Amino acid sequence: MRVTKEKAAEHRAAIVEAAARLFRDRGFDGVGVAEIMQAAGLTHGGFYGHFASKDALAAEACGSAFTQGIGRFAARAADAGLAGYVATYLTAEHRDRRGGGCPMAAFATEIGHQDPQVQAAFAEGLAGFIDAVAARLPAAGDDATAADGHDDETRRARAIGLLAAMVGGMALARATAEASPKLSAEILEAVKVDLQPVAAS
Amino acid sequence: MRVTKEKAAEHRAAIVEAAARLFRDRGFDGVGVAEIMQAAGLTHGGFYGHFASKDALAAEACGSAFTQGIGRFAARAADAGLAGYVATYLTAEHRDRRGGGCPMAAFATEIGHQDPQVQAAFAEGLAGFIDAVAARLPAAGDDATAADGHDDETRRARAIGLLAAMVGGMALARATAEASPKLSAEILEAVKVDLQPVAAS
DNA sequence: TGTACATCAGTGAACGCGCGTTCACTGATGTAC
DNA sequence: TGTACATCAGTGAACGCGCGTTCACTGATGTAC
Repeated sequence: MRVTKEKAAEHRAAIVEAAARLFRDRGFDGVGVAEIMQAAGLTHGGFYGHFASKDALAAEACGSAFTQGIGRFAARAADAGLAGYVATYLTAEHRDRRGGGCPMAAFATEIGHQDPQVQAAFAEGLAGFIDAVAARLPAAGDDATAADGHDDETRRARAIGLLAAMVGGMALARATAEASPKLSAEILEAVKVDLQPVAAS
Repeated sequence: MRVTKEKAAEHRAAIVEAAARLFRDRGFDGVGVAEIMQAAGLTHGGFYGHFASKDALAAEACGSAFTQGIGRFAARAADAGLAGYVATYLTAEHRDRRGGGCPMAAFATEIGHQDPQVQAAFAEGLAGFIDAVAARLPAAGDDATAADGHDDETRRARAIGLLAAMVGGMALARATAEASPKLSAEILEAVKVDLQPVAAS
């Protein structure tokens, strides 16, 4: 049952989208090719017409999740500032919607076990995220915030420190969500409070 | 070939130790029962005489890794203070010795995919780690540091914030270690610098 | 424009492998007398 | 203490299942004339 080239491209995009969601939700090893294809409305046999391997899809899905995440960051930060983004990030809603959330908090500790092409996609995505956050921090030349401004190097370092705390906080909140909801909520709140001065600077 | 009760207990301990190392190194799903048993110097058939399931071992191995991690923290912090511990934590050596390192940075994002008993072991271990770190932060009544002292609630929150940043930083450094060693080193350094004032307070 | 045919996206069965788990068996341990 | 026997820790083959991947086939698409 051959389909239109246009339809085939839509199918491919649907596979990547389903994979980006399912992989974030349950991990790369927790979701099979057949389930992804089913979520995309297809059968598993056609998978290898679109991708060379599950790893190749994983790499693309990882990149797609980062593109989505960075886009959301830019939108939210433009709207509510860095502090607003941080406050939105460290919520129970984000914690409980893993499949649609931050790829760093979803993948961080398992990337090291994945294929090199997945690791490369993650590193590239992370580099882009750091750039986006650093660009939001006050620069040395900014008039309004000159006292708190930083040179580019310092901005990068502060962006990395901020992201690390957010990712670590979300990962730990998720890790404890089922066994100890109280601790999970405490983690979200503590990290949020801890980061408020940094995000507002 | 029955063995002494004492030998059997040693075997059990060896299995847990091997599992704690291998699971941290390659993830719960990345290591099989047979490989763990081989690492412990046994064959896989005897596994179920010691544990009800791979999940039961995973829970115990997770707990064991936390006990080891908290012990190391206490020793290092007593020796070099909180700042010394943080500086030791955020190193390339720790990053590259994943199997012997921090269970939080090894497991954080995959705990949510594991059996409830593994999640419970992780939550308990994390709670213990938070307590240990909080106890190292200056208290409100401390003479020498009265100006920086905190009540118990604030100390807990600061301990959580500190741990989240360390864990996130290590997880991201590991995730990028192979694809982008430069970025990985930058992350370690940035988070270390970022946390110095907190750890020294 | 219409028609015949080659192309190829998608289907579903099948393959091969690894892994968690089970089981019959072995032989040294530990115990009852 | 010595002996006979029951126990049981460990062995290695086997089972069953799921998963990544392959493949022969289908039938609609797209193209050559």
